[in-house]
Amino acid sequence: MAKTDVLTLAILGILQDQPLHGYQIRKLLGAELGPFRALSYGSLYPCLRRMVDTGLIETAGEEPGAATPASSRRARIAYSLTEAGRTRLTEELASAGASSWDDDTFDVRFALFAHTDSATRLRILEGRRSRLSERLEEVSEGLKRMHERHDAYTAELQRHGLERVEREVEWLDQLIENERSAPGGDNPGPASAGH
Amino acid sequence: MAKTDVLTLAILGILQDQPLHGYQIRKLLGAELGPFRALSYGSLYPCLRRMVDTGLIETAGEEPGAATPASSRRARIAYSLTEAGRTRLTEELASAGASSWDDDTFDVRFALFAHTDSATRLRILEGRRSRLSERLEEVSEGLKRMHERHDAYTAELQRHGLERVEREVEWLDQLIENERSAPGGDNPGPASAGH
DNA sequence: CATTAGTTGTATCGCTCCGATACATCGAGA
DNA sequence: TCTCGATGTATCGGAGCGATACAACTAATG
Repeated sequence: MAKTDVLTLAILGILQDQPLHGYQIRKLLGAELGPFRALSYGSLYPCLRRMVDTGLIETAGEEPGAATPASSRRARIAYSLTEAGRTRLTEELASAGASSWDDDTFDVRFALFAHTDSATRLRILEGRRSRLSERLEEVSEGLKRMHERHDAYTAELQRHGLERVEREVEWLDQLIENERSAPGGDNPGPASAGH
Repeated sequence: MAKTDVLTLAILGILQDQPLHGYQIRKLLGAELGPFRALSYGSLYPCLRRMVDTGLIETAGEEPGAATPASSRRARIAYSLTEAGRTRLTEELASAGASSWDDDTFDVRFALFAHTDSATRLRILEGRRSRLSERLEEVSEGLKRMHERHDAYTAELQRHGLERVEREVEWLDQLIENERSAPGGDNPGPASAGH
């Protein structure tokens, strides 16, 4: 099975509901994933081309001299999933590969949870959790050793990073608990975890 | 004034105390900035070469056939700041350019706070804070609009992202407050902000 | 004593990504 | 009308990353 990078996966995901233009893809993806992880045209268009080349998506360009005779409409290219693309997405959604809990992949996988079955959701959440646990230990140990080599600001940076990871683990615990108690539920959990 | 990218700044910072090998730079930088922001050799060595070319650092290679005659010691290259490099670092530390509060730059700038004067520290912290405030508003508004287009998981992702930013703002507020009350202090603040 | 495994160490290749930029059309409001 | 902002496609140069190769020192394990 050919491997699918994050961007490709995200595009497959957003195209499954409706065909979109490049511009719309960028905008929608930006809205879904937040202002973090901006997606630039410099990566979007090459990726779209790659996907067309490998047959995952196809273009449905609006031909210039069509309905209205005199209007030379601007080139607008709508991308839609091919059968192969839909298959690939399904495969990818069902298989929670180890990379699913990587920092940059997890967000996209999570955004696609509505299209993922409960067992896979759970596996991904737990994988991510254990990944963060490792990091937690790693950082705390580094922090302990840091007391020897002074510099309060560097230590504070580590401390804050540690806290951030701890928060994310708590968040995951909430989600996991809810997933276990309501495997079929559409809702990710109690409306608010903290605050 | 030539612009200095993040990686260059980080290397300047870590070399100011003692000369180091490429390997040690990577390791130390990794320890200071945490397991996030890994630094790969694929970017480190090219950057070191760039810095040598522009005269910011210089190499002090240990010559092979030196002290012990028969031992052909392995090539080990120690990098140290030149006068130009030290000047550049000082300039950069004094001027809190607008890019100082970018996501990927702020960490490095913060790690160098021990070598930064209080006024600049404050300006950077406040710049970062206002940057995050903008983002806060941006995300909250996106979240409000998100209720119209269902998908609980996508919304939850945004909600969690929002919370993370809120946390960071609180953290910054702590640091700013402390910086104001003790401008000369070595300590970033009360040992623990939350928990 | 020999083999193995892990750490220190330098370096490159291919690919992807990003920021900036260019160009063009359309709708709304000054 | 004229301008501004949104929509839309596209590329270029540079920088980053992951993987990988090579090499020597060092500790433990058999």
